[in-house]
Amino acid sequence: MTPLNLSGSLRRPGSKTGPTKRDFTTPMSTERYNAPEREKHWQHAWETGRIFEASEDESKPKCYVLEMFPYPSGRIHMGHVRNYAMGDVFARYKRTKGFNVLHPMGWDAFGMPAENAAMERKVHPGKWTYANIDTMRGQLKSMGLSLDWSREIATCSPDYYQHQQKLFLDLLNKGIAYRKSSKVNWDPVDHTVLANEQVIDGRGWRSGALVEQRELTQWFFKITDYADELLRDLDTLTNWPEKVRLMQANWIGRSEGMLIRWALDSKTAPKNISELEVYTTRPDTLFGASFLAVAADHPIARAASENNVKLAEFCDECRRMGTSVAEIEAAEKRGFDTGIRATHPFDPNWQLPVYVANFILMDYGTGAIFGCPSGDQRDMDFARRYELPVVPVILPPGEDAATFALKNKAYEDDGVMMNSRFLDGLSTQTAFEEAAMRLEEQILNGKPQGARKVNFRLRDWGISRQRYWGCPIPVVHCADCGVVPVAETDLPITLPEDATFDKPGNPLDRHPTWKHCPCPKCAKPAQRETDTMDTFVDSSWYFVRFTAPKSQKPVDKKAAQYWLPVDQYIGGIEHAILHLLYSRFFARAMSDTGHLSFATNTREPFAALFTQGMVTHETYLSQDGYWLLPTDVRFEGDGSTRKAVEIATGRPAAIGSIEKMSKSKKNLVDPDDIIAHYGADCARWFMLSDSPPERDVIWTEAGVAGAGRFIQRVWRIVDDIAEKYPDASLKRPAEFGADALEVRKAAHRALDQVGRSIEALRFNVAVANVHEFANVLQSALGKGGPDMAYAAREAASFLVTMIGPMMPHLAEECWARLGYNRLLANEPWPSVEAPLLVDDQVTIAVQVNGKRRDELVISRTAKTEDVEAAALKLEPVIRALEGRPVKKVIVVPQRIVNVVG
RNA sequence: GCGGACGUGGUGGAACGGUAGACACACAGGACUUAAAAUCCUGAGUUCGAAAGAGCGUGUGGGUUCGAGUCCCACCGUCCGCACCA
Repeated sequence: MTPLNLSGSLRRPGSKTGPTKRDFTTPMSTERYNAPEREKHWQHAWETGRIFEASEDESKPKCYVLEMFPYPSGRIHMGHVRNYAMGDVFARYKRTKGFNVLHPMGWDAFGMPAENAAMERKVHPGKWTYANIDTMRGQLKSMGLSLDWSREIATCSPDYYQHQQKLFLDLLNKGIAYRKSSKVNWDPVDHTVLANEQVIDGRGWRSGALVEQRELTQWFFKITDYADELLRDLDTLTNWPEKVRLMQANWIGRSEGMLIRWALDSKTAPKNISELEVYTTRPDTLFGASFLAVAADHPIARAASENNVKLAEFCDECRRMGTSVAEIEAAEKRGFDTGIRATHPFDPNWQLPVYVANFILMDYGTGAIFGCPSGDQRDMDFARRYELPVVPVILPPGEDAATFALKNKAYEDDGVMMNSRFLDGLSTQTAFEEAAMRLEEQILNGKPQGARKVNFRLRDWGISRQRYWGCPIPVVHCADCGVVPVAETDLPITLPEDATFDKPGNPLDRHPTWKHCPCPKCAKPAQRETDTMDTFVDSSWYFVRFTAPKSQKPVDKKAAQYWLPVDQYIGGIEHAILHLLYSRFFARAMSDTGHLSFATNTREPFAALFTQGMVTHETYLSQDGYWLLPTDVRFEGDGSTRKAVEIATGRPAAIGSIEKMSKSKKNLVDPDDIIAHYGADCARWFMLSDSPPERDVIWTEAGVAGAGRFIQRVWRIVDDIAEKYPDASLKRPAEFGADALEVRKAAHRALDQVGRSIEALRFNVAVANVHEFANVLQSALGKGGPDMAYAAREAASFLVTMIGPMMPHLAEECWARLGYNRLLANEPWPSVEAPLLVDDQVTIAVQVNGKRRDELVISRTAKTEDVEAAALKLEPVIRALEGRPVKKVIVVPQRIVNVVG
């Protein structure tokens, strides 16, 4: 191992720079801690020591800590700083607790921005991406993260995506990847298809363009085959935020219902169509049915349109209806009577009209419903508009059947069945079962008329993208053989270097030679698939690849079994559905194709998830209406008189709302500037302070400056102690005086609290614990006798240990200053002496009728009667009782006394 | 519309049902300094009071409890997710 240069501390015992006589009660001039300079030193020491490189060490418990890897957009931003600071605190802390920690980093390196850059600046997407990676790697290194850089991966490298192509071939072979023609979301700006998850409010998640519907043949992953498992296993993710689990559950959208086939009256039905299948979750309300409705694209609608011009027009109108929220909300519930009549399943003499309705979705259920106006608001609105019957079938609890009536508000909850013949008097649930049972037994056209069916809202994941900068889909289209997978020996299918980006459309498709190849099966001329994979595929298994990033196979199963699942995953809430659902699916699909098996009884990739809040900042608007960078303004006054002035013009600028840092609002702070000025530790410390990690944090200059002051303060405290008590190998005295004991108690208590806080990812509380301890330690300095030497050095080393995960450079510097010629990064978290955590004397509050009147200092082990007696003697208690007799005294040992009188 | 989260000083926020406001930022006063910065000390929820002390205080209104920021119900407000899902 390379010898470490640990002698770089600012000061050493015997250094000439400080005064020889120290008085700890008065301030003294101390050399300031030069963060930017010392941080480089320690980063170098860690790197040459290769101490963050992980290997499968069976002698220790493993801990896989992962933060969502960044897209190499060019520069890191404050959101990255916060995310990676949090992950690093946890990773470093776990190291001190004896875990074998894997903490890797890589690049989500495929994607549109690189292609946009190619179009705008005529740089190849690969060149642009790798240049960005180099810049950002340097920035991340300057943060002093405990990352294993030997495992770095970039998804745009064939070293990575060739394995993804192998995974694809196996998914294809297993039927999990398949091709179908369907309506897809088309992003007219990015010229590509989007998955449902990637359409937000009717717009593309990246481009913001209004998404159009197009009919295209595309590649899909059969995530719906896993819908049930993905939903069910959410319950096992007890260390995930409740919110994320709920969002995924809603997105998967499981509903239990029935498929019911309705016989169509042959006199009215289109040729060769004798029945209509609907999906319903409420077979119990069948007697409240007053119409059936189908989507405009439903085969019955199409058939009926053939000789009905008006109906055809109506269907066209429905198809043209926009997909944006505004349009959907504005659209009224409208329908068109096809003239077709259907027979009620429980009454051959009851016929219902079949409408085409604009609110029925072809791709949910069967694209057809029966409408029960009394039990569904949407059906109610429709019925009122077309004057269809409204028959109440559910009597709400507490209502009288004789008087119960519905106006224009449907009753959608449970109750007791009414107007429902054989179902009358049953509960909603029993009626469901009864109706379902009868429909299952009833035969229509040789088959049971009803079948129970679980339905999901989740759709299959469309992964085809008509773009260049993505993982090529390894198949060939042959005129004779159809879709033929590329032979594994021919992988990787790499992207051509000489693509052009001067016009919109798919550069792979228009490349003169790339797509031409012989058919792998028959060797005749054929064409490669020119679509590439959605970049979310890349990020769906990168955490697996990190466990053996240089493996010749996609996954080294032994390494994956050792490391997976990820013990703590940290990232943004914005991936609650997309990335986190896809990754959960992929873990299962990879295990079903034999690539992955977990050591424990789970198929979940991320055992614990934490979603951190965003970084926000004030916004500044110039008089001319353009946004200003924080560095473009200076401030005058404070509090309510605080005003911003545009530096360049000297004119006042408006201080706007606090918002997420964004390029468009220019409320940005560059991490490089902060690190160069205050140091990485300062940026990290501030990011961890004050705001709970799951909430947004407001970046303020004052806050950073405060963090910077605290760094100097820690340095001074440690420096003072090292100066006064330079002996690093002191023996523990047998006895401690009161002052030393107090310091020791504070130190052990703080160590305990900080450890617990970090363990629970409550970094703001950990920071407060450290502050509190620093206050105690500082005010205790200078007191005490010879026993203080040990206590103070112990306290100082505890202080250094507990800031270690959060401000690792400062901690190393302090550690060296204390004279330990070792890297703190390799030191264990000290063990707490439990007896020091409990006090002999406790202060307990004394209440009278629940109101605090005084407090009592009493032995921790005092008997209840003694506590009660002492409390009743207190003068404020007697006064508060105002002579009333004491009815009862509640004593909670070591906590509180409540006198009831 | 449906689902969910959250409402605590000037600010960010602490608080196993048990002394609300820890800790920090900002502020004010003082010490040091020729001065500033830095540092150190002190103060501070609010009302009344010179003080001791007392009243009121965790969005609003109820409830459970010896005791509620915390649990339950209703309402108001803010934010987030989904959105014709049958």
